[in-house]
Amino acid sequence: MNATLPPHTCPPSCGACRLRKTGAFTPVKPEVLAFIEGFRKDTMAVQAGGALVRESEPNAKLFTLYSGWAFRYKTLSDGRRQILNFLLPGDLVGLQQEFGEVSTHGIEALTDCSLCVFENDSLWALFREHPRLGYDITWLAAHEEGHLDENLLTTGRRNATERVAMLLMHLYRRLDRIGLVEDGAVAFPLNQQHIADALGLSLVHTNKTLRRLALLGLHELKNGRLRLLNTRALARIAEYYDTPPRLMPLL
Amino acid sequence: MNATLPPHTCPPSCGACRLRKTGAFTPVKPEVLAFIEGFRKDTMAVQAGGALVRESEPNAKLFTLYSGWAFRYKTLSDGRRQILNFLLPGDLVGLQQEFGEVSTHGIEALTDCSLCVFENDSLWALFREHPRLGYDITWLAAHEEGHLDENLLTTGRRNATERVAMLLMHLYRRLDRIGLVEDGAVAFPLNQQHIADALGLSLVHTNKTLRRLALLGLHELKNGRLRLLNTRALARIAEYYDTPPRLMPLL
DNA sequence: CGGACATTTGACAAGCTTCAAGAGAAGTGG
DNA sequence: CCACTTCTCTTGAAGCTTGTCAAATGTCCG
Repeated sequence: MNATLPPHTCPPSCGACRLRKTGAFTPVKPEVLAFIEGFRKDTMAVQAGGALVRESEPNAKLFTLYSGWAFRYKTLSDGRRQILNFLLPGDLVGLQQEFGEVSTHGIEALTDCSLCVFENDSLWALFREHPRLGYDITWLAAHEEGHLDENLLTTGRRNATERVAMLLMHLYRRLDRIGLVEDGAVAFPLNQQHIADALGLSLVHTNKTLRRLALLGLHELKNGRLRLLNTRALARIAEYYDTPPRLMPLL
Repeated sequence: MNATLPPHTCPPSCGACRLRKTGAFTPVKPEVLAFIEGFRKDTMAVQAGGALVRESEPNAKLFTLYSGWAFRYKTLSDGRRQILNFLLPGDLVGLQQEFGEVSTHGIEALTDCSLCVFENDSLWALFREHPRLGYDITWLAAHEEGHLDENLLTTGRRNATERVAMLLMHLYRRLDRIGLVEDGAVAFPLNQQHIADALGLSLVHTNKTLRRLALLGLHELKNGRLRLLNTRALARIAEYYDTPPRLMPLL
């Protein structure tokens, strides 16, 4: 039966986790892996466009995105939407909700997604029984905060060209880390409305900016795949200084 | 000798902590308080305008802001600056740095500040010995992330008027929680450049927007104090939905 | 082929930034 | 106590980046 599963669903055992084989995550001892597998209460699949968390949902689940893309967002009453950050495989999601945070944000699947869902109420037990994992979770929270800092600088102080360059560089690098670059290109499921909403720009202006960068030969975006053709120029425009890859915890 | 200390320096014992008497923070048992006091390695004072953390500092300290205001910021090479968030008494600061995050951000004192400084390397020990405090720290990280989400929505999708209304409301509410409202007004040490940098606006446009809101009778800002004169209108403009006050952990 | 949706372009409007300069306020030194 | 400097706030004017409106083109799919 296993042979009939879609290629990217969560494996039944964490020992078979594709992500742990990428070398992007900190290795864990077998007993810790077993604990994590016990902490995982379910796996789940969500179709592209579906909601992982609804914007007003009070007690959402905690989960790790195993495959696919998603994004966190907030909206204003008249429909203006801001994408807060993109979620890629390996990201732990829902900490804020878990902690009863008021800040309502929704999470939507950008592609078909597979998730490892964790027990709603046992986070505290995890901290008690495996402080190391608790520490790791805090690390992840701090790391995501770093992404938000960068996004805030982008929407607050960069112009349209710099914003687009930043987005392309940032996503490409993150995908590279987890082994999703193939033949110098990555799957890129965002449409221009997503990019606009992430960067705080209008759709039309996003299109024109994207077009300009492509004409300058800085990137190529077709058939749902992104290729960076002039990384140096993009990095200079965005003032994107590469962060030395470091291992991240994975739950 | 104690009598000569400035009124807002950190007391020698956490038992005398002003913040814990505000009712804004979760009460802790005496033994936990003793542990926290042991975890605290030093106290520190920084003058207004001084740097709590320099923007490129590799291994900054972890600390709690005891009194005064500060702000986290990032800058681009040509000087454009984005203020990421404001730090008020009770805020735990430096988690990102502690975790060796690359994201360089500076922290600057807006007023004279007093800090409780924690041991640089013992955060892991804290998680191991007092998982509950580890859990609390994660809560704080998630909470700060909620503020960043809100700021991102603000700079990305709100117009100038909405941004200013948001800032005034948000800061006022936070100050109210920790008992810093006096006679319906709060100390407000930001100048217009700070507001502009926090909201992603130019100084001039910030001034004009602020002026317009004041003329409409929504707020009053003089002698370094802020008074909200029409909270309902400000809340409506900003779409600021009050979050029921909840107790926060305090280290 | 028709319908739904994403991308692309042009034209125009508007919000915001930049430039410039004056008015207050606050601190400094003679 | 008063010039002098410095900093912040304020205001007007002009220009540019970005947003809005409208419509054509392309693409996918039933």
